[in-house]
Amino acid sequence: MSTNTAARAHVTNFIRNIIDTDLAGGKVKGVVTRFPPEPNGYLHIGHAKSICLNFGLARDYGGRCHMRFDDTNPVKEDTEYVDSILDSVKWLGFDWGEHLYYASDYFEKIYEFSEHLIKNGKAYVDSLSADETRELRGTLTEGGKESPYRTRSVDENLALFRRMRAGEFADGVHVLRAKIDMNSPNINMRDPVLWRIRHAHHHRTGDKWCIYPMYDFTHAISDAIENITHSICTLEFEDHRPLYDWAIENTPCRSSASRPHQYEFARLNLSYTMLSKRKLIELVETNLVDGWDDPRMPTLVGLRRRGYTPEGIRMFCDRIGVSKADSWIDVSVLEECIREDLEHRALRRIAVLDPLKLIIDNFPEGQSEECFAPNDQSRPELGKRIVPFAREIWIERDDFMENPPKGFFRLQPGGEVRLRYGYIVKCVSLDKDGAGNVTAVHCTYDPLTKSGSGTEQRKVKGAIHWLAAAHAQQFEVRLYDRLFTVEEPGTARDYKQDMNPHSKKIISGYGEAALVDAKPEERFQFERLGYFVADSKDSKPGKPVFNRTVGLKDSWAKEKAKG
RNA sequence: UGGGGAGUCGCCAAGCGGUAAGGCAGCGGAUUUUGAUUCCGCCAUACGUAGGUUCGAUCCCUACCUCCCCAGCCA
Repeated sequence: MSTNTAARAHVTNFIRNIIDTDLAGGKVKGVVTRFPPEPNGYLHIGHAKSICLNFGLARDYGGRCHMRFDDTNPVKEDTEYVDSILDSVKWLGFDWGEHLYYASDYFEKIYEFSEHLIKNGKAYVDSLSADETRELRGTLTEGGKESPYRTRSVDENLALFRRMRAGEFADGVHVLRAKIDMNSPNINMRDPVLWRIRHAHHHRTGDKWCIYPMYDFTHAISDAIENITHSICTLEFEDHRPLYDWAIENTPCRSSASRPHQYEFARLNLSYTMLSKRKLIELVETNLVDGWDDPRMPTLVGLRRRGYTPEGIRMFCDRIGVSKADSWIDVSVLEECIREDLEHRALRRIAVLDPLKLIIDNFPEGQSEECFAPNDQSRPELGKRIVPFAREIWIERDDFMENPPKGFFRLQPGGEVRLRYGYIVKCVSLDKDGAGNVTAVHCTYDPLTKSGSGTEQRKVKGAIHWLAAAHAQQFEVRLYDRLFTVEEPGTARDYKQDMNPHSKKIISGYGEAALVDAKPEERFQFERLGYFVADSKDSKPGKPVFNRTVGLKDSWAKEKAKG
């Protein structure tokens, strides 16, 4: 976690400016942030932005970041989610130390503060139905009307509120509301609900409570209790800020002289992706994907299984910055980050995923010869391994063209190409099936051109990868692609119609023998193809399954597309 | 036509009255047994629009335009 601090030193954004000012002016003496997810789903790349922001600020300013679950709605929350959230934050590379909290641990205090509000005439028990409450709330352009229960006495409110807690009422019968201003132009200030009755089992407090506090109230108080200095959330909470301040100022919740302040930043929007928790849950529950950790999911567990690294994701978060402007980041930025990270850490291996037989006519049948391939050409210290050369080999179908366009410098009739780490071969003839499809390419090799032999004087423009047919191992390979075909799925129509029918393609490919021992989550660069990871769930000892994380940049594909 | 926000290069994003950082993408070139990587170079007389204040404005003022968020007993 100490890497890139120099590179990060110049990073600035409006939140860092606020912190700098607060620190310089003595408003705060240190930085305490928090990451407050609700345990009702799995974390996704959008949460990573928030995690990197909050934990990154704590790290860079020598403060701390609390991990806190905003678990105020028992019907949506579950320990399955808290476990995975904790695991994902840890995996991303952040550490909350001793500071793991649950808003539900504050229920008793929040309850006390609520009685305090009632005693001060700042909260009342309302007995309107949800529908009636909505009607009286008014609209965006018109003020609301006060509830007939708004004038109940302190004693009556107190008694009713205690009976609510005691479980004497059914769900929805009463609610505790803040007494603020039904005519406020800010709808959040029109006597917001503070507590509601929910006879539901809570993942942590069990059946201790049958009333649960609302987010706005709970969050502000939780921040104050934990002495959070900078409470950073997303833009949609901007007009909740007056309520956040109201809760802190009207309640004896502060344990120190200073109080937390809320700041809002723009949430992440990623093209060709969906980051709505509700929709992600739907994808999982309707089996449109294979679970939360489906490698096509933008969830942290999905990205992990896809082969993304914490470093790559953090690089992405650093790269996109933080501001208040609504913005869309193209997924290619994410993809480029993982390439950049893997480029310097993934060992190189050879695989042929769309095989075409190549026969070397002048190489003796039944023989093979050792060739050596470096584990990473840019890091010779990592050594090399043997790749056998033989008469019959597999090459990538894309690397041969019978009638190539201009600029194609791979194998073609009469042309030469280097078999990487092996010999230069020349295409002399073709085998075809009845339909005219090429079934095998015949070549001759030049014995003087062996890589590393010292006799390889000649150079040719093209170099392709290959695998001796008799030695190649077969592996299941999953070629993943974007889950959606449009930049903003679900905007023009139902997102299900925007799904990419080819987002997952399972094939059987050939790989070199060294791949047999790949351990789950081990990442490789399959030369000239892309980055692949041994699947963490379906790989078996000696029988890894590979997921394509991302392809290599392909300027030839771009060239071809231009025409 | 209520309230709260945002508009700086294709995509992000600095800038806080003194004459437009940086990243990504793109483009050109070099190197290359990955059409990858790496390396060099280029890439906003311009900051939503129109006025105004000022010696000077992306930064201040006025008006307008566009986009986003808010009427859960969700977070």
